Amino acid sequence: MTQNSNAALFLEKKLLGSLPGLSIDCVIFGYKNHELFILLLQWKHDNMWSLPGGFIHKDEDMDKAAYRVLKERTGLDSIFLSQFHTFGNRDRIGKEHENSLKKRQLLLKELYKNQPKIIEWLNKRFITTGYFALVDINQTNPKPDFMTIQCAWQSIKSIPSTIMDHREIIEKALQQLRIQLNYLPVGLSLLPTKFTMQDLQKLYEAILQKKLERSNFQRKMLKLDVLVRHEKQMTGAANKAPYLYSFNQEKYDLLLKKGIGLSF
Amino acid sequence: MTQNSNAALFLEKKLLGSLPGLSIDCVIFGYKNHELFILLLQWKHDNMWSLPGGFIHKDEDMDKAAYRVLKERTGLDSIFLSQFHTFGNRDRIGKEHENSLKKRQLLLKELYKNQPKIIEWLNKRFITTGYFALVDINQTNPKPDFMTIQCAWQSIKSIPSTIMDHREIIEKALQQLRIQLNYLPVGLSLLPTKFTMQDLQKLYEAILQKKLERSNFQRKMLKLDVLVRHEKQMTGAANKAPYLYSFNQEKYDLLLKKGIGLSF
DNA sequence: AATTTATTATGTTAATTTGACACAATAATA
DNA sequence: TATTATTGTGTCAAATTAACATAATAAATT
Repeated sequence: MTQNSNAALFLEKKLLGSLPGLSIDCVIFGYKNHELFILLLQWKHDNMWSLPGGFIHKDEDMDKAAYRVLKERTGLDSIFLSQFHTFGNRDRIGKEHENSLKKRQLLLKELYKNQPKIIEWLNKRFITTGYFALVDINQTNPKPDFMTIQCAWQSIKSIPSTIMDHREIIEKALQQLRIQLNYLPVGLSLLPTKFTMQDLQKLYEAILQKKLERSNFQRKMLKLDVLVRHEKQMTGAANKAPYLYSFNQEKYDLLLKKGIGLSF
Repeated sequence: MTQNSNAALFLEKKLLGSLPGLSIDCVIFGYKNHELFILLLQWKHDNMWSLPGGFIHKDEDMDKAAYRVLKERTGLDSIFLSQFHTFGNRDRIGKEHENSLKKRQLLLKELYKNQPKIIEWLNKRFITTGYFALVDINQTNPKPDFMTIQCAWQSIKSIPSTIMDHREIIEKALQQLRIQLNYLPVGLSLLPTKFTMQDLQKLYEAILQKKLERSNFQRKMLKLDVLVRHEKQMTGAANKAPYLYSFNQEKYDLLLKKGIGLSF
């Protein structure tokens, strides 16, 4: 129980110093093996999965809070992060299975039985603002905290059961990622510094969820004049080795400001 | 003072029944004389202008609240409305000139001197979610309420002094309008049912803030296969009269779903 | 009634972009 | 040395674009 008491103490300070009724949830995108992944947490009380989230301190900018939450979960700062939607449906908590909702409420009552303020704080209706992050999956080392069993990258093709409306939040993030594609640094943020043209193409295919023609994709990308070609990469495969590329960050940033203008 | 008391009573019920620390602000776009306009309110206490805004009832979906606010101000329902950003900077209230902030606080204290709960409620830090609306300016009949002197359409080329960070909110709305242009029903929602090709072109020019070539614009628009041509319109001017067009709504909606895909 | 004026509808053309496919180059394997 | 899979580059017809040209026309002017 000591561990629980410590945890309770920690949470009390954190919660009562935050804005009530408001939270932040992060959809953290990574890219590996030509697939898009999202970083999710699995909770102790019911094994359900959730987005890494948190609260806004009373004297903290909301965007800063999002960066802090992200840092707490991935250890990374200076990540690309962008707000995409705020979810304010009255019944958004009710989209969860009743079973796990009850379990969590019991857990909370047990944990805070002598702290009605916290119980009250947590039982409120919450409105949450969604941010999406674009990270180089190899640079992350996510770790679970005391409320969660594990913290794992899940393919967007097989998202496990989530709490509340987190599934919906993920879908909206994906949709916004597609709509804003020409204004987001997906290439620079999701790929390692050096990458092949195939990596870049498969990334676009994963986001747009459609196949693109190889040679035409290469032509379009090179004409943007933001890629730098490096030495070839010997893959070990029985075929011609591909060149490596990286972004000229200045040119890329300039291009993003007015929109890449690609249409597929 | 009776009027003020009634107003205070009305507000008390409204405020204490709403979620604390959260508000909604609407950037209502209209289009007239080939220019974009925004509907703004001018306040009694300091003559500053603000976006029409409101609060979320405790049992109300946030999107519903936005529709309600809009209805209260314009009398219109079934308007195109879309959330675009949530503003959560710690000092967003501080962006206003200190002078008018003090004036408003004095006004509130006078109005609610026996209602500390309301004073407390209103003095909180607020986070606001911005929605933009696209309306046919001719269908609206905006009226000020008891807190405001007037309610007027202002050209985006000359926005008057606003309270708090409302100027910033307007800029962000315009930016999002541009980025999402290919996914928004700007033509259908901002124009009257029947319009000329010039109307449509000037609308795009107002949003994109650049000139477009007339004959090429016409060709691109017609090829989308969403416009219906009607009889000609005799303008009274000494020149050839233009055709009128309207949207085939079904086709237009279908097109919007996957994005119009126009690039200028 | 003929002429002028401003604006619209439509046409033309060269340059550019696109989609679809072809083919040679090449790193490892058989 | 031949085979294999994948890459870099080329080709080419079709589509699209930007820029400009021309004809149509509603009202005003003469």
